[in-house]
Amino acid sequence: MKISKEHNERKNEILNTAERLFSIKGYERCTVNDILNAVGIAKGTFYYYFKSKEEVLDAIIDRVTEIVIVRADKVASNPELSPIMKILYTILSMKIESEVDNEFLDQLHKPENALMHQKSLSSIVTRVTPILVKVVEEGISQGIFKSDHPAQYMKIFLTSSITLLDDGIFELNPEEQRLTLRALVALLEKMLGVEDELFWNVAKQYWT
Amino acid sequence: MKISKEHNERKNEILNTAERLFSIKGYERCTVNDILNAVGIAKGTFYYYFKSKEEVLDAIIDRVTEIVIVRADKVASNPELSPIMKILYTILSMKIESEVDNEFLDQLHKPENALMHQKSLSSIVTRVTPILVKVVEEGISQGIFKSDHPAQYMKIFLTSSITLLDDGIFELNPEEQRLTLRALVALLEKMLGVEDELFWNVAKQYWT
DNA sequence: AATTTTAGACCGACGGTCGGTCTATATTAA
DNA sequence: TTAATATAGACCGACCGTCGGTCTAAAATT
Repeated sequence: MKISKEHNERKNEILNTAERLFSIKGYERCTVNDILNAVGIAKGTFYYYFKSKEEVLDAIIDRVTEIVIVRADKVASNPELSPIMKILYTILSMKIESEVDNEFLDQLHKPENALMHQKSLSSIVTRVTPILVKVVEEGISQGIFKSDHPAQYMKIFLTSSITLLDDGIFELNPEEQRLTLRALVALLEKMLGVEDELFWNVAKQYWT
Repeated sequence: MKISKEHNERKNEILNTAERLFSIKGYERCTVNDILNAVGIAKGTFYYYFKSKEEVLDAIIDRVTEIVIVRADKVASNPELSPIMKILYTILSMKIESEVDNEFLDQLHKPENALMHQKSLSSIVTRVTPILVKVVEEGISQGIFKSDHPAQYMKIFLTSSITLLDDGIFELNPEEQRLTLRALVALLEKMLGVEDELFWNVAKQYWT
């Protein structure tokens, strides 16, 4: 049987289904045929919309990144918030569970999804760093922060946070996770030249 | 029971060839058949020695990690060196080009080798961190260093260094690379509570 | 003779291709 | 006005080459 649909409708249908399946089985273990069966389309249809399985992954990562960016931007451009709060909330906004993409972010961290993780790490670090840097510069100009290498520091902070916390790579138990988080926040304080515990005192109520 | 020296010879032969091929083509794009042809053996022989292609990768990563560890250990246990020099040399020893495994380390960083990179990152961070921590503690007990979270800091430092510098993920141009290195060293100074520029003044002559 | 090692034909699953069909909307001919 | 025809593009699924991995039998070693 043949069911015709609007181009973008079909495309999103494939994207949504693939995202769900990648979340459950992981990218590598999810077959193109799995997607076909779930969507209810034929091979040809799939390759009519995407030229490879990897292109689907890229499209999904773009979508997920976009969600993270929008959230971060919203925080960073909120005039009500001090730079300190902006930094914290932006970082928090990346961990907070959203309704839809939570499973996906979960799966991202399984060790067997190395490709998925690397692409997403790269995408998120690249896009979020400038947002954080702008906030840091705002803080510097207000005399709240002091930092010699804002851009590099934010990149380092994001990279290590995501790799160490969001990841199945290092399988941390809850206590280790707490210690890592503690150290990351302490490091952020050093990076921005604020007094010790400043961020931590605010952050700890959200995290643990 | 017969102990066949032949056995390990063959196994290493496969390992060496595979390492070379992974270095040239990357893990994913290197076929088991490529290895067979290069070694000059049949499928059956390959799978007599290794139960999967991935097991070969793991073995190679173990070998490469071992080389790094031995170098690091040698530095860390050298009584001639101050903790400051030990830290620096240990870190340097990871970047220094060795004769054989250089191509391999190069290839590690191509974006398409996500699995290879992740495994190696995990392996090296896990094994090198304790070595660095011991040096840091030595420095602390001598009153040279001051650090609240030595273990976490070293893990963060290694993770971000390897991911940002050793990687094809972020394709940095030479200038960006220099800035990143600069920030990493500055961060290390903060992590260990030494005065600014202390490490950098020593390090810069080795790096740039 | 028994055990270890080697060989390579073989397999099923996979990502991806291809020639072609179906249908809804123009376009034209009557 | 309507009926025949042409075009576009969404859709189909049989098919293909490649890959990692299996199997069984022969060869070499002890």
